[in-house]
Amino acid sequence: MGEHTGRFLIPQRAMLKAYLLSIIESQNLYGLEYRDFIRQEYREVGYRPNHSEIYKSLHELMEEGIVKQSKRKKEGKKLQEVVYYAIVDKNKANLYRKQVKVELERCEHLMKKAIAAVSTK
Amino acid sequence: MGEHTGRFLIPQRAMLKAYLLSIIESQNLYGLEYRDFIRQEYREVGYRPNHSEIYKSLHELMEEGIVKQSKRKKEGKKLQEVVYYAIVDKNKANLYRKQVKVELERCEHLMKKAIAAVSTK
DNA sequence: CCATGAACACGCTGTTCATCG
DNA sequence: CGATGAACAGCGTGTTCATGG
Repeated sequence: MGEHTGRFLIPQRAMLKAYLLSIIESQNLYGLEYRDFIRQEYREVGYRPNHSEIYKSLHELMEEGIVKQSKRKKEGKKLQEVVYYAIVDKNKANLYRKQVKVELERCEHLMKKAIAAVSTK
Repeated sequence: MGEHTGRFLIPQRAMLKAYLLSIIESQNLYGLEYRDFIRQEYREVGYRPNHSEIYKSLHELMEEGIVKQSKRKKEGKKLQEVVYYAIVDKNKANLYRKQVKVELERCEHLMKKAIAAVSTK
């Protein structure tokens, strides 16, 4: 990930990729369902990613050899092709999640400091 | 500030502007000194803003009528012109800081959720 | 060389457009 | 119309350039 010093906050894409990895491990969803799931989960913090970011995140994870497009099958009732994903390199996946976590913690720390600095006494 | 729903994280500029306001209140610094001060304060979280962002933040605060360029004077030993700032509208300043604080807290919340989601069990 | 600005360039991300069932 | 994907456009920000003490 981009470790070029001085960066302010983590790019959305990195967070999404790591998050998608954890979702892929626990649920079987396809593209737009990931988007809706995340929107639902983060509704309270007003975060609503769009479909492009989801797709681009998934594509990058694929290019990096971390996931693969698994079942290009049709859904039960609608006869529509959808793309599911599965993890192909668990080690890479966990490593990436760990790296992003470190970066997220840095951001949390930065936010805490900023909140204190900005607060009027 | 930009409250268009769906935003991921706060823009650097907003955080800087609010932070600069609190610095201006407590210390007498000029442009590059703000930069160095912030770099020092945030060294532990690896945040190193560049001079352009500082200047642009200061200029915006000026255009918004929150601060003014006060003492365009020379420093003690070096005979160099520097630009100091002072708050001209304390109400606007505090309002802005409060708004940014709310947004920073939202980001902190988001980071917490993301850290939990990304963590491998 | 330090300080202030402005101009420029690039990367990230949101919006649109295209294709296919 | 739902789903996937790519192309396009705008904005935020980092890098460079310009001017002046």
